[in-house]
Amino acid sequence: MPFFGIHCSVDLLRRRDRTERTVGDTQICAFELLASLAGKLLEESESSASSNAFEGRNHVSINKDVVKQEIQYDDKLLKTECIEHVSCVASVVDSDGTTENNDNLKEFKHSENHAILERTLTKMQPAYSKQTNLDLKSAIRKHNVAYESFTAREAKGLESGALAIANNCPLKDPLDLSMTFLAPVNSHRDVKLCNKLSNRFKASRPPTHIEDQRIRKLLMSKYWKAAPKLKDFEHCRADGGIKSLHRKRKTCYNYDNCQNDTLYKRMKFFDRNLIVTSDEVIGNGSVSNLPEKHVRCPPCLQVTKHPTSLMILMIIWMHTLEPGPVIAPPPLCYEEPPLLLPCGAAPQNLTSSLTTPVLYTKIPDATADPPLLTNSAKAMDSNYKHTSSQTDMLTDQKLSESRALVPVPAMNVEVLAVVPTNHKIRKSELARRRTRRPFSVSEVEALVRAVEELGTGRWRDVKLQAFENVDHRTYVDLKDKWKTLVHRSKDGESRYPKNCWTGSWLLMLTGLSIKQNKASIILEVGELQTLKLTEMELW
DNA sequence: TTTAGGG
DNA sequence: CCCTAAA
Repeated sequence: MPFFGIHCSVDLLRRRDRTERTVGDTQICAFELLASLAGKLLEESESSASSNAFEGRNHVSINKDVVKQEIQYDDKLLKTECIEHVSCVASVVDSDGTTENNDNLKEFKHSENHAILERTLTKMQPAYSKQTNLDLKSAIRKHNVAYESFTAREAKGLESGALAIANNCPLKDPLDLSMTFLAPVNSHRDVKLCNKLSNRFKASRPPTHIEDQRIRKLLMSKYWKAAPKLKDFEHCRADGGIKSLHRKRKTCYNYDNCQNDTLYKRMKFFDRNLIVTSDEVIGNGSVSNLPEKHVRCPPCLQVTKHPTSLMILMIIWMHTLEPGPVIAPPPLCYEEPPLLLPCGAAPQNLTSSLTTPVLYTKIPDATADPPLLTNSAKAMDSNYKHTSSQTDMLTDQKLSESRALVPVPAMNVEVLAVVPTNHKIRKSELARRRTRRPFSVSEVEALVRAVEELGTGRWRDVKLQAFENVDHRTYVDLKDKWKTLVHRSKDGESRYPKNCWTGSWLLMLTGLSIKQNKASIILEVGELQTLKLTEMELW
């Protein structure tokens, strides 16, 4: 199942635009905007873009899955162009949302948009001339459709993105910008096979030749190519995706499916409710009776400056967890420690701790200062150590010297005092698998930031940068966590890519990032139905 | 040891 | 998380 890069998509869009208009106006609008975006990028990059992208439409079937276009802008141009691109992206998202009977939820007062725009530009004043701001403003207004229909979140994403650009510095999290638009949109027409587009993390990395190679390699690797496997694809088509998805999930979660199936369902449930274009909403035929909580960000999101979509995912995942019954602590002394915790015990302990507001407020670094990655991880690490099971304490002698940032009940000290230094226990502890210690939000955040900065494949560096003093997180753990995060985002109801359908074709805007004066856009085109050679030749 | 990937 | 091949 071939996927086509930006060149192809531009071609497709333009040709379709000329030849047929069988889809709705809204979709046309979306495509036109997207085409203009892609075309603009294409035109500007044609002179310099590497030729390893598309060379001819006859070669589509053997080309790479994804072509990443990266265009170098000079400072000023970037400021204008990026805003334009953002507007474009937003418009695509919104237009599609409109077709999903979503007008009510999408309504965000023009005046508010305007206020945000003005505020953004005002904040940019110190850094740039009025003329620059005027350019920006006109650029944004050029895409008035998008501008007018921004949601609050989208507009704020634009604001933060524009500010970052204005300050001539890389976005704290470049993905924030794109994901701000992309994340909250889902579609009942989503197809699981599209979920392989997890390369958003790659999008923010410095675009070098080596990086391209790495990206390409990754895209060809198992992570990214899961969906296009013909077999899976056929399952998708035959069973509406259920079979394939189930099998994938089963594979991914075979280890701890006793919990994760439940977690997955909960996450899915929450997701369906949070995302306003979900099946459920549409199925009800009305959005007016949607409880407010369904469209409100979890309160925990308010404590971070730039929650990445991944963070959001994890937060949603944990707060959607029911606290569950309080598990009585085991006896302080026993001859043999339990070999296994009750299923879900440790995670529930942890997550119920995380949902306790007082714990959040007592972890300053984890909430107020995300850039202090190691400290964040440390804080959560300490937090974890004081809220985890006693079985865990038995195995972790370093607990006594833990860097506590939360008040430690005196009992814990006593507990430690009575921990028997029984070699037999130690041995059995070593023999069994480690206690499962779910990653906290801060840890995930630290991991994501580190990987964004260092890239995958450098887990030792990731460990040293973000988890140096977190002894129980090995670089293998981090690698594994990243793997699960990628899988989760892939299987997790496809919340990232915004897909547009037209006829039997599927256009996916999978990423937009701006970092270090370079803009990257990733588009993919893949077939929704069986690709016919004749269709392909028409291009 | 570190990376990568299956279990 | 575990295990291990491969680098």
